[in-house]
Formats: sequence, C-alpha cells, structure tokens
Amino acid sequence: MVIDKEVVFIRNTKQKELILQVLSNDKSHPTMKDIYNKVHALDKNVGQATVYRNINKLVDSGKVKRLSIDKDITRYDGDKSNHYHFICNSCNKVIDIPYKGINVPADKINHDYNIQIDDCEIIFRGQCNECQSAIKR
Amino acid sequence: MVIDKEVVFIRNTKQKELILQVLSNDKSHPTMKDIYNKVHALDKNVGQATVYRNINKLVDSGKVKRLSIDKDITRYDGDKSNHYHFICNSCNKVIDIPYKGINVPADKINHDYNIQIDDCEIIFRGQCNECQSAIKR
DNA sequence: TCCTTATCGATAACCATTATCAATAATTAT
DNA sequence: ATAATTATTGATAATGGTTATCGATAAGGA
Repeated sequence: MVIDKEVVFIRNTKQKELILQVLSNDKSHPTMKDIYNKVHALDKNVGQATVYRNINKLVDSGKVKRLSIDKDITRYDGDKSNHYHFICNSCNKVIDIPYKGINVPADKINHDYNIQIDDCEIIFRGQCNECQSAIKR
Repeated sequence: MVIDKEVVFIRNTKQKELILQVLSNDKSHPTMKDIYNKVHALDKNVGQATVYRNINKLVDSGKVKRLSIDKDITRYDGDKSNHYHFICNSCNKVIDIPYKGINVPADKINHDYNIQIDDCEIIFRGQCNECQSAIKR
C-alpha cells in the first residue's frame, strides 16, 4: 500500500514525445529492443535507459500497455483499441483478438470482491493455424 | 514452428515428485523462491536449478500454471480449479476470481481466427479494497 | 535570464533464469 | 540381478533484461 506518494512535476521532453510517437498505434507488439531501434534511428542521442524509463511512464499513465504474453520477453502495445491477445505456444506468433463477444462482468466482480478493476488483460494460448497443420501432418 | 521434436524418455524422479507435491493445490501463488524454500526444507540436497527445470516441465505438461500477473516476478499456481486473477496495482496483492460468470467464447474465437485455444488467462488489475480506502482518504 | 530539479546518457549493478558439465540414478536390455 | 544407456541432478558460470547510480543537461517557472 503506497501512502506517501510525493508530488513530482512531470516535464515534457523530446525523448518522451518521440517514444510515444513511435509506439502510437503500433500493432506489432514490439519489444523494448524493437522500440529502442526505431527511436534510435530517429535520434542517435537517445539512450536505452531513457527508452526504458519513458516506456514505464507511458505504461503507468495508461498511454501504452505492457503485455505479459511471453514469459521470455516483455512486449508493448500502443494500439488503444479494445482487444485481447492470442499467442501460439509453438511459434510465439501473437494475434489480436478484438473485444467484441467477450463478456467480462467487471462491475459485478468489483461488487462481489470489493475491488476496483481498472484494466483487464486476456491471454489466449494454444496453436496457430500453421502450427496446428504442422502437428497434424 | 517446431518440426523435429525428438522423442525423449521422461523419467520419474524423487525431486520432480517432491516439487509437484509442494505445488499441488497451493493457492498462495508462490514464486520460484517460495517453492525452492519449501522443497529445500524437505530435502536439503535439491538445488535450485532442479526446481527451475521441473517447474518448467510441470508448466509444459499443464500440471501447474505460470502466472504472468506481475512484471517483476514470476508466480506459479498449483490450484487446478478454474479461476482468474486480480492484482492490486498498489500493493501487488493477488486475489483469485473464480471462473463462474465470465463467458469466454473460445469455440467461436477458434473458428473465427482459425486457431486452437488451449488455455485462457485473465488478469484483472486495479485497486484492492484496502488501497482504495487509502487513496480516498 | 536565472534557478530549481526532473530528466538524460552512459554505464555499473542487480537478479531471475538458463547453459554447462561431471556425477548420479532411472529405466531398458542382457 | 547385473550391466548398459542416458535423462536428470547439483553446482556454478554465463546470459540478458531491467534498474540504480551519477554527473551533465535542459524543461519550466520565477
């Protein structure tokens, strides 16, 4: 439980703008390295610590989502549309699954468990089309 | 895509049995360290590499679930009942959310996206009761 | 323009996990 | 039972993603 969250003035920096710009509406589920490479290509002076720091800030402020999809590598999602993810257990391919049709009764859960749900991440795991075929063969 | 999955004979070992026993029906969402400590208390000869190896095998065989709940630390779940998880963004407390009432149309998604869903992990994030109160104050 | 200090860039430190390898023990064949 | 094969173990080194540190820089207010 965080009690003394000291007030800090947040500054806008070129680096932060650049990183957000690179992530905005990116549907490729990039890793930190992917993001760093893109950012660094646009500005050679940006270091990777800065990318880490700003990605974390963007996640904290809800502008970007951190995906827990892959145990080995953290991915980020700048796509703000409501959707979930499927990851193939064989080839690790990630597929976006739009929100529609999935009914998560957050209000009822909030009430039943006396919690306040701010976000819901759904991860489907299994076999993609190509890997199913490869196994069947 | 894995093609040449060579056939390997799997052996039953005391260590593997012990680790599964420690994890079975454990609802505390233990970390690797938690598990290692419990196992090591029961058998001083078991090394942590062995715990890592066997946990991974148990996850692969579906006997235990690896939870992607916390970005900083991997947790495991030996509770085989259908349920999802809520984690408090402030104090990192984990609460089990039973399956009932959440409708995930896996069959329809399988059909629509031509995939085969084997597992569905849902992670709710937000504020637990105690941390909500602390913030409101 | 000056002042305060959040942020930056470079790099060291941290730590969870995996790789390596000789020794051991589980399983199969004799 | 005994021997042979080899998956697994235990110890430890290596890996790699992320964070901490720190002097320098620059954002934003006075």
